Amino acid sequence: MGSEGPTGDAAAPLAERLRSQGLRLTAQRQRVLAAVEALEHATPEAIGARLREEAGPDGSAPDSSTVYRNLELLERLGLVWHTHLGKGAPIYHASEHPHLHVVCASCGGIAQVAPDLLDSAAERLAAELGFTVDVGHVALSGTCAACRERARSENP
Amino acid sequence: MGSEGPTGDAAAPLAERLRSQGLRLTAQRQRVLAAVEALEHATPEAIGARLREEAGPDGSAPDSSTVYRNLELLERLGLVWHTHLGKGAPIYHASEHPHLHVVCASCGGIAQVAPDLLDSAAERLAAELGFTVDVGHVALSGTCAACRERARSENP
DNA sequence: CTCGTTGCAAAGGATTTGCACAAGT
DNA sequence: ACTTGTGCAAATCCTTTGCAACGAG
Repeated sequence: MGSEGPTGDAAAPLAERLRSQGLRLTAQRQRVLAAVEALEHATPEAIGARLREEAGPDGSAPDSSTVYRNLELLERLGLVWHTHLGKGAPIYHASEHPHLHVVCASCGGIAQVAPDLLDSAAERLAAELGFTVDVGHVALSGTCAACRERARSENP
Repeated sequence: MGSEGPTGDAAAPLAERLRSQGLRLTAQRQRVLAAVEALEHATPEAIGARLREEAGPDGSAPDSSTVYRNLELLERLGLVWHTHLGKGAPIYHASEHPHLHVVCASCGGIAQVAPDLLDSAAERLAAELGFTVDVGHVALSGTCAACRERARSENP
């Protein structure tokens, strides 16, 4: 079958995307991308921390400014996405398709949901307001089952 | 008719809610609440700015730390709500019912939508994950009609 | 060799916090 | 009077920026 199927997109090497824009492939960029993929949802800080761990006591990890710059770049290249979950902590993820995230306000837990959850809402907004929803940046907040359960038992 | 109808909730004076918790009614609290009501959606900074304007060159406005502390308090009292629109900028609003906000990522414009927009999505999440969506904190981001139009003409 | 990249350090903006004084009740 | 609330200033947190040295193509 085709060597350029739809799934090949995100799997395509970082190198090619960089090349096509006259940008350079550096070890730092590969490491940042790898970290985003490894940690499913991570803040820039968490990514920095991870890189520091990986590097070990002797090796050197990318500077935090480099992490920020590269996250921005990787997003422009379409290799990662970021979402705001609430209070100042964007999380980055590397899935191939835009996800929809739900966050528990109590425990901070994150779950991913199929993006079609909002299809009907998106259609209504498009029809009524001409507003195009960017599903990838949406995070719904609320309470997860576990926390709801706990709240109930503590607050009878 | 009952003197404690469901609509009387948000209209109930700030004073009573404070009293019932042993808290005090201060000029600052009244001003902060008034500002949130006046500015439909405002960041803590905008609220502070507004209070400074209102005070005029001679009068004194509440300190920003007081604004933050009181916004938090008013939210605990159920008189205001806050929503995160994306990058670190919480907005406060004082409507009686939770609203749903949509934000344009280009122009920053905010529109309010009826909360029932997400009813079906909320039901699905409840059924499938046991997750309770807090509609009041949800902000959908995307592109408004005007910005979409502009983007089209600039990028043919 | 040339120009994009990185690290370091310093600048910034937005909240938060500790405290002594001022103000509600 | 007693206790909560406020202003002020310092402390944080997270992110961005300027610049000289470094390294990929």
